[in-house]
Amino acid sequence: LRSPPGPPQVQPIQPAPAGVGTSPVAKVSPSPVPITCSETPTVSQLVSMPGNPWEEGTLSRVFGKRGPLQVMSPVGTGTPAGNVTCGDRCGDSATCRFEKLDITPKSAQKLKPVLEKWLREAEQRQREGQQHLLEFVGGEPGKKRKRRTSFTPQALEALNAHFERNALPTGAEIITRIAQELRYEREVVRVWFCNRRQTLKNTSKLNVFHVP
Amino acid sequence: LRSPPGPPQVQPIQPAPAGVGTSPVAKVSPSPVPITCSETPTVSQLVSMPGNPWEEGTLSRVFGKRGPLQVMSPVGTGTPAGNVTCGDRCGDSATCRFEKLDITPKSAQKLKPVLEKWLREAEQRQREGQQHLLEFVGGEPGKKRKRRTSFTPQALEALNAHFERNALPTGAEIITRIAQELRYEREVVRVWFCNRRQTLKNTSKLNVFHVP
DNA sequence: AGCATAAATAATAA
DNA sequence: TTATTATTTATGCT
Repeated sequence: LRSPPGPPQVQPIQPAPAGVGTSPVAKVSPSPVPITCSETPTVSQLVSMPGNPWEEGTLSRVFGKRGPLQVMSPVGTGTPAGNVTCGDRCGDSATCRFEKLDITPKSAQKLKPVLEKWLREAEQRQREGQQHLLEFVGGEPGKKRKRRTSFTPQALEALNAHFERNALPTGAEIITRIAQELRYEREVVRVWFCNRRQTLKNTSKLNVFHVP
Repeated sequence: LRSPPGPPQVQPIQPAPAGVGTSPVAKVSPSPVPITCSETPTVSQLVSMPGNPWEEGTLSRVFGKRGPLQVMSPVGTGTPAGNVTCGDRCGDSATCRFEKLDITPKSAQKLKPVLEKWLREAEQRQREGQQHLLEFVGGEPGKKRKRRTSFTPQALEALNAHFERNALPTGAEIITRIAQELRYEREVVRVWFCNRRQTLKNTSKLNVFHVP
């Protein structure tokens, strides 16, 4: 979000220009838009709209239909991108995607109540004449997604070797042994086998089809 | 599939114009295209292409890359769209998606052998000079997998709350009540509890084989 | 700026 | 129930 020249209050979150990984939230809005006065729907308007589109589409789709969406965001705090967090989102690229609103319908759905809460409180503060709005920090901190593990080439080689011998290591026992051998968590190994079978199936040439 | 006016043979299935829900297949082909003579690849050509794109992308992606695909479809039978079925695909929206070729890679994969079979037989018939080609009806009609339901965050919150109080709601009664409360199918709720217990077990470190 | 694939989870099978 | 599959989500990497 860019910073406005005037006395900053709130600023719309807009899709980031396709530029580099700079956070739009960290920027100063050029023209501050009061929450209650805008051409494009505010979050509250949008949210209270019948047949709420948040249920079905991504924010980007909403954008496409309705023009820039006025998702209010605190301004003047100079909040760095890193402080804009939502639920279990973490990591640079995730944050970047969030800020570009390049998110899936599911994410939009998860996001919705968070934004609503934020908006309610922000409007409240504005009514009270407060200058500093809330930071936008959403989601319950509790449930973080497991960090994507990266297997070493050696481990992958070993896993594939195991897989070739037996693509379906039955039960906890065998998987546990492999996990111990490779020093990875059992669950991680289990999931690896699942995914391996999956991709194999998806790419397999089982459809031996040749036109004569 | 509707019948064309001219001496019908085959007509290409093309992506629907972005308009209303009319089936493109249902339209009258202005110039019937013989199976063996076309500018765009036929199914057999496509299928025998090196690095067969059917394995990786949706048909729509194929379209995007290659222009209209000549997937031959019987004409002159007056077959309504509802009779164009493939595997578990049925129902208006599914048919519509199918005809628009707005299908997933998985579906394309399933579709492939069916189309291939159809094409083989159609070509055979044409060689024999038959006018009436086959209807395109594929797949086993029986088994359709339930659509994956997506719980709203609110529902999930409620479910988790219930789960925390009682992870094993005995019998149909309690589950039914929860289902009614949350406006989801009873079966869906039951399965949710099953899976919840399961993942809890999977992620728990109380593994017999492992020292935490 | 996409891809490959790890992780999450709904559905099904055994 | 437990095991596994099918589908979706999302992240680490270039």
